[in-house]
Amino acid sequence: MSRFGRSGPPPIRDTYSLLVLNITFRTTADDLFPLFDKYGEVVDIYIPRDRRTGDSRGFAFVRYKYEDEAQKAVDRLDGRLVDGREMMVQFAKYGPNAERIQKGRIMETVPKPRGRSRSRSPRRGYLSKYRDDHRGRDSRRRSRSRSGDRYGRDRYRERDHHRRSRSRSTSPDDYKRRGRDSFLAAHRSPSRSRSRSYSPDDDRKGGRDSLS
DNA sequence: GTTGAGCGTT
Repeated sequence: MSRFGRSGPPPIRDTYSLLVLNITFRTTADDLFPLFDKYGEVVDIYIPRDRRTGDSRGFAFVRYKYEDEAQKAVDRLDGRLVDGREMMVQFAKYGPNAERIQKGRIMETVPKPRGRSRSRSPRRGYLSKYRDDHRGRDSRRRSRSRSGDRYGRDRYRERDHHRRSRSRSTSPDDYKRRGRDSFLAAHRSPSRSRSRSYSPDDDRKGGRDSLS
């Protein structure tokens, strides 16, 4: 999905992608387009969003047509205050500027599928010198900002309302607690005490295709 | 409604 409504991403073989970081979560491609378009020919702008919520992830990809324009945009728009946040513009590892980079690994020569395609012997001999370029991305985690998911809420749901300890009931604290419960039960609005509501949608029978 | 290192889709 692109802002330009094309049926897919434009050919990246002639485009230079820029990675825009540190933008606000509310910034859309429409907001970035006029900024980047002033410094060059913007081919496409794409903002990855969350599959579930559809919310922005806080970064965008801007594709320029020429490298000099992209470089100028990086130099001019890097650190630009957008919506109260300084966005960081840098070259993305995608497109012609990273034509030799795939999956974080530098491909010096194009893979030529010859007759011995079965041989998957990883000859790391000549690749050892390229290890310097391999940055420490292994420890990079996809932990998003919403990494604070704690679903351990209802761990122990033990109710001791039926538990009557004769020897312990003499405690005045117990009387006070029961009195509060009684007060809460009496104060509870009857309209709110609906246990369950039958919904006809719940009785769907044909919808078996669960979209992932 | 919040958050803040990073690298992407029809």
